[in-house]
Amino acid sequence: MAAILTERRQFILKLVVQEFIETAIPVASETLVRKYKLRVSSATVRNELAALEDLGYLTQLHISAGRIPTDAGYRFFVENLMDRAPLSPAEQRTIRHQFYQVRSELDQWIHLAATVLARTAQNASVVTPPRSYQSRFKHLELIAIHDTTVLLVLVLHDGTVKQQTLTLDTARSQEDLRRYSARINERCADISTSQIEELVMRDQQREHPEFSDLEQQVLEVILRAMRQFEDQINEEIHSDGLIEMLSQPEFIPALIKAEDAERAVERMRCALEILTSGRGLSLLIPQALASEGVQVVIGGEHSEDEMREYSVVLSRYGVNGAVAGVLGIIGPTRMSYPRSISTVRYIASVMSDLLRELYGVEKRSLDQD
Amino acid sequence: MAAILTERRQFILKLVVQEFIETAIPVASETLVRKYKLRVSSATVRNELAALEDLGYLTQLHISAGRIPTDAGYRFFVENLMDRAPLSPAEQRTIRHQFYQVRSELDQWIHLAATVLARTAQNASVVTPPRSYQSRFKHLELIAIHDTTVLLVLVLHDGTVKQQTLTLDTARSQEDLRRYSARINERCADISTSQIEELVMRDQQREHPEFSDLEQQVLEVILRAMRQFEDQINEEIHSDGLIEMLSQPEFIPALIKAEDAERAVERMRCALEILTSGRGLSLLIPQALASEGVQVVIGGEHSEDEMREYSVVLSRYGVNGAVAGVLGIIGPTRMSYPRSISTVRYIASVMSDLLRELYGVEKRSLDQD
DNA sequence: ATTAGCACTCTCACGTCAAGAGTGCTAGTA
DNA sequence: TACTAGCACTCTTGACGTGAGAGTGCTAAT
Repeated sequence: MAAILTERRQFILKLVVQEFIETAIPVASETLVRKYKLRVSSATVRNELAALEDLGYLTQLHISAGRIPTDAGYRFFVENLMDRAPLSPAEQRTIRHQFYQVRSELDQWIHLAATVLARTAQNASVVTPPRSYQSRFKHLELIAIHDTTVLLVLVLHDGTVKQQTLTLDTARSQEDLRRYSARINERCADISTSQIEELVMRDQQREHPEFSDLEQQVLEVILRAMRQFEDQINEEIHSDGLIEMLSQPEFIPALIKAEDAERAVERMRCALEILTSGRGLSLLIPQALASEGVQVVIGGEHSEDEMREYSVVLSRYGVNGAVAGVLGIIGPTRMSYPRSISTVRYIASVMSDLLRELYGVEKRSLDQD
Repeated sequence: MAAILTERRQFILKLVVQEFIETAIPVASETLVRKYKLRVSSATVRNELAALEDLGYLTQLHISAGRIPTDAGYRFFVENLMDRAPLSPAEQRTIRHQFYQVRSELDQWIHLAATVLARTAQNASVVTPPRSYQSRFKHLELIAIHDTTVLLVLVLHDGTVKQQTLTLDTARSQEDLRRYSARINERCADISTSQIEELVMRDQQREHPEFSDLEQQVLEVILRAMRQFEDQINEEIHSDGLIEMLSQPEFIPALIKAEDAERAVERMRCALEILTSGRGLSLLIPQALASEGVQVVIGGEHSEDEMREYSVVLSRYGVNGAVAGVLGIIGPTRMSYPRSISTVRYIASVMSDLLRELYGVEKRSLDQD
């Protein structure tokens, strides 16, 4: 039996993957014939299944169990076999409506995106906030709290707000602070970290520096905050829907009798670890940020070993040349790839449209596929 | 055998609670005699245990198992029997050092507090940000993003920063926006929500209102944000250390053979639910905010039924008359109350000192007990 | 190429059984 | 009266065995 991937074998592979994604039960030859009304006998299907196993697309947990897809099987399914599964118009409407309701609260967007992703795909979600690839100074505000303590509020070009406290050598009035911030705001309007650096440097070398000691102190804090920001850019991962993921049969011992219940507990702990530590994800974010379209990483394809049982579906979102972030789904390798991909694609497009609106670029169509 | 709580019975109760907290194994009469070198036989201890069971302080899972404390047992232990367990000087030093490092980054404080609480008490932690009981306007900034889109940054008296976007009818220059915000900042400096409300009302009733349409629109947004803030004040719960809690034996089937492994899974899911939904906690927060000292709620004492297996140790922190928040530990009823209480008390005092420093009140001693 | 038939393997649920842990009770002692 | 030794009793736990059922792989026939 030569191991050739015939048309029929591809069809059977597709059925096996779909069936397993749906039921989480290893699929048997008999089941396929019955459920999909195949015109051949179960014995024939068995031969084909054996061939698909030889080809590395299927495997079985033990000799008298049905087949489950390997990572390669899922991969082939995603690339070649999968049917598109666009969100229903009703779902699209609901989602758009939810985003419409919080459109003016910038910091709610990520929360909402994470929640909606998780609920729609029934798995955990990850979202990074929209950031410009290079932070530019937008605005500074100095607010006297008391005596020598000052609250410094820094607004960056992409809308990020950062707050710090600052202790001065001598007390200054709010009026003084206003003057300082006004000058810095004027000098630094819309310039990048490195340009501020240069500005400070040049000024210090003059005989009569333009900036006072206090202003230099403030600029130093700003620079540090901005640099810190650029370093952190990929690490700020917001996540939601752990519960949704843990409601998948993989984590419910009663539904997955084939194994020890302790495995399920261990798996839950591992999932929690992945989502809170961010290891294994932080590697994928920059990659997704640099790519177009939806990225899928399946099980063993991950570089991190603890991700071996999980797949990730990611997409970039944002406005070209202005800001960009990443959002996606993480779940067991047996996740519904069609649905996850559609969900990620749709929500990325909604977020992008919102951002385009905010940044004044013309709106694209929201309707999917 | 009259059910009287003699001195000796109290002592034995204390031993049982300590032993069970330490090992998570139901404690047997024999074990007590051996481990604590009691001068009486196991039979005598058995009689005392039976009496303590009659009194409602102990129970057993099944007839041939050791005793475990009831909620009432834990309660009596916490109120009357428990030894103090202050954090070691080394631990105190480490914690102070960690807070010192992020002292200027206000938004890091809560994160750090949650992390440190969780790691020190080996359970999950909850922290609400420090808020003043009534929000007062501090500062407004309007930043032109493009055309008619404006970013509104609102700073409240307690250092909270809130950002919103705003769409105007007609485009305004940044200079215009500066003038508007300057006037509002001047008029509204340091006043409360209701005072702003009044101000706006009075102004609208004049023949020639002082505030322009745009300014009124902005004030409306500010008011809404501030009101929303006051409503949310108890719901903004930050949490950490779920992993620490799930490392407790209660959640590890291998260590708690007495039950089905599926129970452990169900319990993990419930714990996750509690921490993410915030139900059952949100009731306790205002209560803790209104009390002095450390509050302990044990198992069935909770009003929420899903909290029956968990205990919570909470304390208020903050500066009297200025800002206050709540922090605490949540874990299985078999948590180390002495350690949790010390940890909560210590971190509350560190946070309070930090805030006092920020608000310019003299510092109290940091050392515990 | 397909299929009917069958032996084979492995899981799963159930029952049994013996060992062990811990108790409660009784009777006896200081 | 307070304590204790001893023992019967209960219940868990783990090991083992067994039979039913699921699903496969192979062979021989079409």
